[in-house]
Amino acid sequence: MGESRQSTAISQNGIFRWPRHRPPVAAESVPAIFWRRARGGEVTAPPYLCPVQQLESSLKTALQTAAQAVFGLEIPAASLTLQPTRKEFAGSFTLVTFPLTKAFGKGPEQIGQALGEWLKAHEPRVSGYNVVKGFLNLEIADAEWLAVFNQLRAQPATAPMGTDGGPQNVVVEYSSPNTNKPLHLGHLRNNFLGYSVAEILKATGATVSKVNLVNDRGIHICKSMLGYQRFGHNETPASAGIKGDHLVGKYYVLFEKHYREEVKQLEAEGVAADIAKRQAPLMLDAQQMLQQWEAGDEEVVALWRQMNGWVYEGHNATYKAIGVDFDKFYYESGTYLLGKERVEEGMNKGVFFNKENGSVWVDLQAEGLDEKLLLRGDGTSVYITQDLGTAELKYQDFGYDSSIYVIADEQNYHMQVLQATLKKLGKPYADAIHHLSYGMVDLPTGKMKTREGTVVDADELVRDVVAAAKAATLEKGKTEGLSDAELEELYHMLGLGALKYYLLKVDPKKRMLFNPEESVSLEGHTGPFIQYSHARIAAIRRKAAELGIDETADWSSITSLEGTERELVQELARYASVVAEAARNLSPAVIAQYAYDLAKAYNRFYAEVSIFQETDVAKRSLRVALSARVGEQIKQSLKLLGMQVPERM
RNA sequence: GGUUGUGUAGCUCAAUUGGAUAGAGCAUCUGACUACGAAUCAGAAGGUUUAAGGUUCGACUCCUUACACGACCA
Repeated sequence: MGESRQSTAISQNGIFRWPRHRPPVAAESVPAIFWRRARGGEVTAPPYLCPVQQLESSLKTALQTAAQAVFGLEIPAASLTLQPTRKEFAGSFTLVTFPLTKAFGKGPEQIGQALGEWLKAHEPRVSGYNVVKGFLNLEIADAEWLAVFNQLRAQPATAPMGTDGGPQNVVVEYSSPNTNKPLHLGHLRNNFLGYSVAEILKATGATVSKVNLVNDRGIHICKSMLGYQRFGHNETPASAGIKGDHLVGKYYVLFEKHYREEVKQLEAEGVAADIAKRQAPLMLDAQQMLQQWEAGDEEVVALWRQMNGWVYEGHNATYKAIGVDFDKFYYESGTYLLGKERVEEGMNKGVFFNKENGSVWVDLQAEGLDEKLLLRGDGTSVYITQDLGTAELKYQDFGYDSSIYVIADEQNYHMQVLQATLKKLGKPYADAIHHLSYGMVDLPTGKMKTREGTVVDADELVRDVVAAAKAATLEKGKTEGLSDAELEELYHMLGLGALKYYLLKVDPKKRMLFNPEESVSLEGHTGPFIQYSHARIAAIRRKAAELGIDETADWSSITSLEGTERELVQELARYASVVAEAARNLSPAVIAQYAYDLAKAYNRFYAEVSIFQETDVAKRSLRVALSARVGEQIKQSLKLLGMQVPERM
């Protein structure tokens, strides 16, 4: 089995036919970028331009002036994009001059030379330039970088970055488990993504609500209930000594096992496979139980309550352990009736239609999709029925301008159907729906499958990574003076950091491979690498405080920076644009990469320059201040990923 | 059959959204702890970006076709 929120609608009419003709998908399908659509393209001015953005925009103005002065021409806005200069060349910003050759009637080098020369002479921030082919590299005076760092420090690392045309009131739905089994690896990617995306959007200044839609009803829930009824002997989590969700999951597996035996038996008796699957006694009983549940049968509902209660207890313990939370829970059992009302609404509006057996459908062929079942002939709901209700309920509760669904990419089609159906209903929030579609997690052995026992259990995995972190810390940690409780907290922080970083560093939309050995690794491109850098910085700050070094000393005597210092300032300064990019793309991976780059730049700096051996007071002070700021931004970046940082490790 | 996603070093992932000599980590090899923390740093080696065309000053990125793997539509 894959994710939760797995479609439970397996066979809807039993007869399958390929559509005869399918119109092409409408041209303006899904925009690649998440921002813009949420607010209809309306752009609000960001509350604050970060120092590099200011520097960049003044350089652009200067470039325009230069072009006027030298060529008497304007640089078209599209060609006036500065990009960071590649490491192997001198300079900080690069203008690509190839696009200007036609309009200016000169060669790319010639244009670069002329503009560079003019800037060097007239623009004090530009200390030098070089031209390589069609690339004009502008060197920025170190005094300017110091000024940038000073401005940066005036803002706390936690200050909101501005929504800049993005949504301002967002609901993020994530996790959304089934209540018939414990959470697994797939849920972890989902949970970490959902939590992190919410944090990233908050960092832009948006109001974000995290919600969890619990899939607590349906045939799969009845399966675990039936399994328990038959084979459970009134066992409880307490009597069995296992977590509630694992207990319930055990009976779900047991049901499947006996069910498959029944099917095999029937097939041996000569019954066709698909009929055997439908006619096996256990399946019939499960379906009967579902009907009893919908009819409100007291005994069934009581069992449902009890078992779901166990699962919630178990899931909540897992949520707590992995550090995710929710502002609101929705339950499918509480929204599917509302969904049926939406179906009725669509019938009244004439946008849905009946088939002979009384089932309700929507025709989405004009949207490039199929006809889609919304309600079965017997009036029971299908998976999408409750989604219609939940969307409405969420809108009533939050009045969002963007509603994000964190769901695996196997449900891309389903989400398109949902959005198209809501549009047919004329819902104002239909356009605000955004599916954050992420790839599934594969194992070295292939796809996770419940039936084949290849599922990686979330609780077990957390235990393993924490154990690995503990072993490493015992071996090489510097944890003198920490209490036992603090040590446990540290192991947990590091183990979970490794796991979260491992799952979040990959572009969400890509399918990823989970390698158990790499996931507990603490070296190289990992969470603990970054956490280690923070612990190092913490040690520097402790020592600086002991020595009474003033971080705010006068740096005006400093005229030049070391290469690694300049690199650090530049790295620090791009933070705001990194957060914006992560928000635009709904991609924690962007933050993860940044945090790694920053830590890497710091470690280089740390190895190359000495802080406390430095005799120049101003320089020593600057280095401590740089360290402190890096520490704060590492902390803040990792917070956006749901990770914490240690003071020592 | 259709729709859709993916394909980059031995492996796992990047590439500022069309820019320079495609970058990191792991694994392999070499060097750096009597210096502020070696969970670190410096270096070597590793590439026909699945293939073939096309678009242009320039293509991992866009277009066409093919191939491989996955997901979905019943």
